Amino acid sequence: MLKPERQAFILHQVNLHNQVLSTGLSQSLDVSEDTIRRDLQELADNNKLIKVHGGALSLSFNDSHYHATHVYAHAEKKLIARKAAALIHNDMFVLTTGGTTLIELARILPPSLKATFISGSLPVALEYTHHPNIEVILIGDKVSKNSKITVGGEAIVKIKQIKADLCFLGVNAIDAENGITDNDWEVVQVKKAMIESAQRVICLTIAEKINTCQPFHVCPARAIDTLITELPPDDPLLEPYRKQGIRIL
Amino acid sequence: MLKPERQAFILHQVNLHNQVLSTGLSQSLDVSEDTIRRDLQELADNNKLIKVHGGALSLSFNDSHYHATHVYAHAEKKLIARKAAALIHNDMFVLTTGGTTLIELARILPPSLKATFISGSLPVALEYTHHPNIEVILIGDKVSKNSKITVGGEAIVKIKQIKADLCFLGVNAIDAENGITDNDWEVVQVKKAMIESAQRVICLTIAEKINTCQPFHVCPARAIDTLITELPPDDPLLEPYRKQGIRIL
DNA sequence: GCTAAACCTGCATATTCCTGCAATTAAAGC
DNA sequence: GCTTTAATTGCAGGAATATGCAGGTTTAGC
Repeated sequence: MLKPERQAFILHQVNLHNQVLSTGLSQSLDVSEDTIRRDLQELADNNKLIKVHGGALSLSFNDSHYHATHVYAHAEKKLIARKAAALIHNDMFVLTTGGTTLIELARILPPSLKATFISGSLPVALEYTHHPNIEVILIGDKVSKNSKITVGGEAIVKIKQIKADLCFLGVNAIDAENGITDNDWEVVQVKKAMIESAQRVICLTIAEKINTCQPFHVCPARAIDTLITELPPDDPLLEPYRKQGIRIL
Repeated sequence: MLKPERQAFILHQVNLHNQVLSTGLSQSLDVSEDTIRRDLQELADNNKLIKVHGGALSLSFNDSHYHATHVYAHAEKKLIARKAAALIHNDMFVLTTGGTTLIELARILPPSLKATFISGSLPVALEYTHHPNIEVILIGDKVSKNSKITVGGEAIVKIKQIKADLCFLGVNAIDAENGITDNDWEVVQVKKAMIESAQRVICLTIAEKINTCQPFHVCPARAIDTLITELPPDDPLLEPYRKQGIRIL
């Protein structure tokens, strides 16, 4: 990785998260901390960020539209994203839905990860493009304005032509009896297709949505392989799902 | 292998992968690193790529695209967008490319406009979704990290199935003799398909790009119907284009 | 104040870059 | 087709850049 690329990545990270740690960057970029320190110093000299003891801060705390509109349960979603990221390995094909949790996942993927991500979500796909070694495939069709994902017959046909290793499913509601449910008919069709096209389905959801229900049925709970929440895996709230043979992380 | 051939290959590589290493090119082209370095230097002098220590980066690499806030020649692009918006009427089907000028156009569309926009550009499509009466169709395929648009065979096939009323083409370089040219081979393929699939082609460009040239050919100047710049229509700079029968706005 | 982490300085090393030059190769002119 | 001319290329040497490491110093948090 060339130096300007590395610095661009650092800048992207600092603008996303408002702060970065030298140690973290050193690990994810696989260079010494001294190099990171020198990069931060250089970027600070050019007024791209503010260098502080231990890392750096973003220049403006209020520039990005993402941070301007506050994300609900941000800390929880970050934690979920971290657990999910650990499941992705090099050369995998990964299907993902949309949603803020998936955006968070896209943001914390290590720059060294070399994989192919397939999604119909505009914001999530845009986030993937910032990673140097990730190939992004966008599913085309009509764009649903609410969810900013593509929906429709074309999209579903395309998804069904794929055989992915993993599918990360951001869910709206999950319940041990009714399984996964959603409130948008068209989005449900897309999710169904994604579940069919992946070897393993991983569900991402904040605990608040567990044991809730929405009008449209996506799939029974046991159709998923793994469930990731911000709770510790042995939390009693998750017990009914473990009983159905779902792996809990 | 002759020098122009070699440089074309380098340019193709850098636009494809965003980045090339001197060592890698030296091996794959079987010439000394000095030769590669001289090539890179020469290409950089002609503004075809950005030379950095150890290799080169594609032109579209700039750390400023992480700061979406500052757009080059913003006032000019707004003016162009206003002229372009006047051409769109209700119930039209409109194909558009990517680029900051097209984002500007998307932003100023009147909320009452009821039309269908088809694009492969992620940022532009996202902008369309903010409009209540606009239907957005996204072209799917591999996402080019440089331009944030989808490129590839699938995308081209889909575009060719469309018959649109208008095509708004954000251009990188236009010249009365060489016509429209661009610096990314894959993007050129998409633009060509869009031109074919539209009844009228409208070119949007800031005056700075007029009478400039890039490595890859898109179409001759007379293949477009309308040219929109921030200049008044009777500016002498535009005279050669008017002579070719292009409508100037 | 104490401690651990982060920092800075200087240095060693490995690349990469540049300059000049000679050898080769392509192109132009006859 | 052959000669002349210009351009291109590779190489040698020294300069510049990038990075990591050792050590002593500063900082932040307790």
